[in-house]
Amino acid sequence: MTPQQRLLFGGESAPWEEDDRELRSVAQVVFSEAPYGPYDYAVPEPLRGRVQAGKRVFVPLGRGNRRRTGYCISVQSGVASSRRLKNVLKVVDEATLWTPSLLRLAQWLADYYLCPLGQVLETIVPSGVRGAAGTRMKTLLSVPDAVLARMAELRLPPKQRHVLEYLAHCTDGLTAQEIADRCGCSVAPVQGLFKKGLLEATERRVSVFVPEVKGAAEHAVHALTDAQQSAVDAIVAAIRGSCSRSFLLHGVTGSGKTEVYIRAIEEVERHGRQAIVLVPEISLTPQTWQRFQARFARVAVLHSQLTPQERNWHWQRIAAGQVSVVVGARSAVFAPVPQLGLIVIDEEHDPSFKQDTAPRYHARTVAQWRAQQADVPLVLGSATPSLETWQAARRGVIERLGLPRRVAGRTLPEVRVVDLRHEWKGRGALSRVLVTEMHRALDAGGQVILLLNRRGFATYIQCPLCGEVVRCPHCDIPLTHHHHDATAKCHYCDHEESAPTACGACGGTQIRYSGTGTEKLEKQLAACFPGVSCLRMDGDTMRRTGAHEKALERFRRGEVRILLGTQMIAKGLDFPGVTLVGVVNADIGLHFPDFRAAERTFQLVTQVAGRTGRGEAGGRVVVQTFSPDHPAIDAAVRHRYEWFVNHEWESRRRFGYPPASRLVRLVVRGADERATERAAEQLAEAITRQQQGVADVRVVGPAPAPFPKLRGKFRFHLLLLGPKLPVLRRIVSAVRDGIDLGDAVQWTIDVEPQDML
DNA sequence: AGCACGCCGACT
DNA sequence: GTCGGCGTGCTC
Repeated sequence: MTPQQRLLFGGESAPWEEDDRELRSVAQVVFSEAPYGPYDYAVPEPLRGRVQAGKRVFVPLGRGNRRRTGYCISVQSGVASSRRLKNVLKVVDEATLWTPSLLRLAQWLADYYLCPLGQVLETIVPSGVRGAAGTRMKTLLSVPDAVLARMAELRLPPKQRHVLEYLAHCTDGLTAQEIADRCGCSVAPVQGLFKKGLLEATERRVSVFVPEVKGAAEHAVHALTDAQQSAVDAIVAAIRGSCSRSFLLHGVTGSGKTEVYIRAIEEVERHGRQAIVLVPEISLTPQTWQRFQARFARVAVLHSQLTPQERNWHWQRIAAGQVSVVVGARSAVFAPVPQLGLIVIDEEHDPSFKQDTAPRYHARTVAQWRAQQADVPLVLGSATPSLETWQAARRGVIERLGLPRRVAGRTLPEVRVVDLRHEWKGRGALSRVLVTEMHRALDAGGQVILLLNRRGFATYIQCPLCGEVVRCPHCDIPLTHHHHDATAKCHYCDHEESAPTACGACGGTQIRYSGTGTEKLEKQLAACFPGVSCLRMDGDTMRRTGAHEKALERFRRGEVRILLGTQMIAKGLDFPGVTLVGVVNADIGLHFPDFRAAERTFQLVTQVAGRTGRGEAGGRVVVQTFSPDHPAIDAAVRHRYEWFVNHEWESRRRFGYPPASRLVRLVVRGADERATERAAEQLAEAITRQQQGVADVRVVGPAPAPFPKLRGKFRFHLLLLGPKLPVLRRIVSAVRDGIDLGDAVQWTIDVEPQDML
């Protein structure tokens, strides 16, 4: 019986059928691997009450009754049914891991992103929490009340007497060893008391994790600007009115968005509720969360670098209502706060808010749903809002709060464009203009940030005799040369080989390493600015945990004068000493075969430009480009956000791309190119058949994906576009349930993909 | 995903 | 007759 049918018949069976049916308790269970379920299991008498929605259970599955851990998503007691059901074997969790509201969230996510519920549940409660990392089962001893009452009458040896007296004053139970340590004796007297029945033992899971205590940085509190004040007023009004309004806090770089979040969260805290603050993974630096730590006594931090123990410790504190602010990356949107009061998403446009494995959720979309369910406001902050958010603001779905000026009367930096087509070689990748500006900034005591969005030394390796380019055997993408370890690496998989000395095709020995990555730029800087301390930040140098933190600290202290790096230096950094930002090549990424390429480039250039001019000394920006007239670059250089989004919207509308329409992408992968293509065609036929009679749905493809081969797998994709997402989802979900593409290929569904590579 | 069932051809 | 090939379908 479906839940709908159960509702229809009120869960009762007709009286004449009652006889051969028994009343029992039925648990609905899902799995994280196929078959996903849900399946019904009977709850045997001894487990009544302990089997609950939101706990894990151990159940038999299949003809062989293989034992599997499943997730109980609901329990119905007193169900009359004659269907044969297997029994739940065991309850894994004492306490529920998923609250009813998290279960509702999970079900919604599973439906929205067409992902099995079991996988969603595992995403919402991380494995460290499920495995209770950092805790142990311990036997705790305490004095029973009955013993407490007749303690004076007891005749005991002196050590046992001492232990008992000590324990009588303890509020919590202790382990035998702890008691022995505190009473300065061995465990023998404790055992003696226990044998006499004077102590009672309880099994309890206790934390053995000791959190590292971190000092919070001092942070000066400034008076709000008028614009900040009205933004705070609007958000606070929504908090007080328990209103699920969404706000776009559209503030230029350096306009004090964080201070607005903090004031809003202070209001949330006054109501005894909790706030969730999401920031891009990359900008979740100590600098970011220390700022919250300085202003709030009870902050939890969640990010990918945490150990399972740390994660569990924070999670438990959050669930217990012991923190008022959760600062974290994408997955913190699932933080189990007991009384949600506000969600903030800083740098709302950032692509890291979309998860690229199942469930392929976007934290912004999840946050919108959660905020609405809880009747609390959502604040999306950005200097360069995504087209999605901008469009929602234009339609009035989101209220726009503008911070058009920087704080403390500072102005946006002046941007100078260097047209690389005419103004070429100064020193390597640096034009003469940029070198001159760098000298000027450094001579005046300023610091410099250089953005080059490519790691490695040389971006391609070519034989000048036959033209052969060294490519990845698994991805067919040109390999990048890494000088420090003399390797050629693929940036799309983990393939690595030693840098060739001779051409693999013709044997020529004049191999040319061309194109500039951060590693080569670092060398050029050392030659060009001898004696000036320079630091490179990219995926290669920042691999170790804490490296990021240390590097930024050195830059902050002024030990480092030039900071160069990939996009990880473009986001959120706030260093008043920076007076010059150089964009070494603004075109990287601009010609990516993705409909968001222009938007990404606009955001990156605007964001990095915003890293300068944050102090008294002002700031300048130099942007080097081969396409100074490209709308994304021209608009970023002139600080013309409105113009850019209007222009970009026109093009999305013309080509029918998001947010002008909704998009679902299907990707078919397989080791055999022909078989993969055939499977993709088969999928396309099924989609087209399913789509018959549905207006307003456009099917594009199948076509090779923009990166047609990755990690040894050929990739074909298929796009479904249309004005209504539920319609697209319905088509895909029907096809998914009725198709078998065989085991030579795998296929994935990406609802509202963030990129199409 | 795993595992049984079933409906074909090659063997003791 | 029956052993085993793997195609098909089910798992509460």
